[in-house]
Amino acid sequence: MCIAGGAITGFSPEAAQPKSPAGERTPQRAASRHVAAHDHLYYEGDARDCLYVVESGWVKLYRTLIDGQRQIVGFANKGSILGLESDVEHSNGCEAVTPVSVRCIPMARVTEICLNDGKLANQLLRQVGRQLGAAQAQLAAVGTQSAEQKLANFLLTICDLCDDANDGQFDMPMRRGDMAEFLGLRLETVSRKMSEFQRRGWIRMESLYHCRIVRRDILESLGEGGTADDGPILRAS
Amino acid sequence: MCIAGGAITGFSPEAAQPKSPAGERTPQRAASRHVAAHDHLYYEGDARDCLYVVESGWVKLYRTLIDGQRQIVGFANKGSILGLESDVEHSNGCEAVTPVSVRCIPMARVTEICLNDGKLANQLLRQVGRQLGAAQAQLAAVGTQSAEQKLANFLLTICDLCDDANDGQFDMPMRRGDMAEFLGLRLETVSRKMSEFQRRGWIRMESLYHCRIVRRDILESLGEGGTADDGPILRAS
DNA sequence: CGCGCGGTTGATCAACCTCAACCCGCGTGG
DNA sequence: CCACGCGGGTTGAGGTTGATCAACCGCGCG
Repeated sequence: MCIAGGAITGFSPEAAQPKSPAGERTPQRAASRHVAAHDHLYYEGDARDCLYVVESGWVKLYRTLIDGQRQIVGFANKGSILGLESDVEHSNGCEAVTPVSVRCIPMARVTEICLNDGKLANQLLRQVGRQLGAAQAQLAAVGTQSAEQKLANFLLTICDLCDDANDGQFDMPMRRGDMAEFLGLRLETVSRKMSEFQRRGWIRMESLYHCRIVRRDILESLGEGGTADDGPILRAS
Repeated sequence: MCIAGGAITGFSPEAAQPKSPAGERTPQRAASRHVAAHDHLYYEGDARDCLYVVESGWVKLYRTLIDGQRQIVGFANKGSILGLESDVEHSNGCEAVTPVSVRCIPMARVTEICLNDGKLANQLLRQVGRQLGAAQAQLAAVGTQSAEQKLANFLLTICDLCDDANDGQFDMPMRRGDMAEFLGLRLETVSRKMSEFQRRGWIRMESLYHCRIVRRDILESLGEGGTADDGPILRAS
């Protein structure tokens, strides 16, 4: 789902001189940074002078194509490392979906890690590997699945990723448009399908950003491409 | 385009005991392996006991979804490293498109590299990063572009990747179906669009698997989302 | 010769997009 | 206080793209 889990440990706060990467919000001393919801952590094309480890909150990573279309290539929360896909410039933009705090790791320190701390380097390599796998999985989903399948799988993934409240209820902090850009759909389509899922009783939206999965079984079969056997449409229009 | 270029150097033939990973074609002594076109290098779910570096030929990497649909997540040729996205099992299948030769690097050696050779570890990390970036780019393409854009960009990318014959002619060893599975289309759609490109004079198929780009400018503008100004349709039906 | 594989082409159809109206909650300013 | 606008979401009508189903072609091969 391109929603890479898998925390990485070992980047202790020590070391990592602030280094103040060009502008805005110089970190205190422990190279940590907070950004408000809908603010950018960095833009496409910005110099990549450090990697970030998400400590709390959700961010979205996206690309803008030449014609202005956008694709969200991943959401990330606690434990994810940001910036590994880039070389000297960030090839993704990164925007906070919720309030977010991240730890900065100057690139100099990263190469230093590779040179000296093999254990950590190996761990880092596995993290990128996981991200690559996640990206490929999402590619497969976007390339082959129907709107219904995409949405069903998306809801299930987000649900499973929110370790809090695990009885099928969860916060889904992204907007409809974000989901659409992630799934390769239009926001109207997402909205329609969400409504449909709810009408049929598969899910229940307690609020716009809080969802409860009622019929996980059906969503799962739907996500796998099975037909949902056209369960009853509650209060059919 | 998920067609990761960027050769990696430094994996010299020495070391790397054959180790003969379960069955078929035990490599000579220098941990090198040859596979015929349309044979598999490995399948989804196979144990990942080594990484491979492509020495010559083209392979395709794909995933199969639960409902049997397939998505090609990347093509790879000379210099690419295969298997980095996986953990203990290969999460992609890998099939030779043309005859292929690869060099095997036992996983033990990979971790050893991380522990001892920081220089190489760093290089490895960058390779995965590139692959991740490529996967994200492809995700963006599949998620947002029209069939026409996808195909135009695809042709251009393949062309640029074939360092041989660089005057717009190139071998395109994959089948129509492969392109379709890569671009998130159906093979009929690919076929139709290819025919259309040719009718309009943008490209010329010398043979089924050899293409010459005639109007690179138009393909480029098309790929960026611009309309091709509806150039003349040669021999309109 | 017949068959199978890969590709092309045509007709039809449905999924999804597009455009547009509308709703609701909220913050702002008169 | 209310009017207003705005952002985000929902819903509807209609159009287009690309999928589906099916026929057909050319070629290589047993």
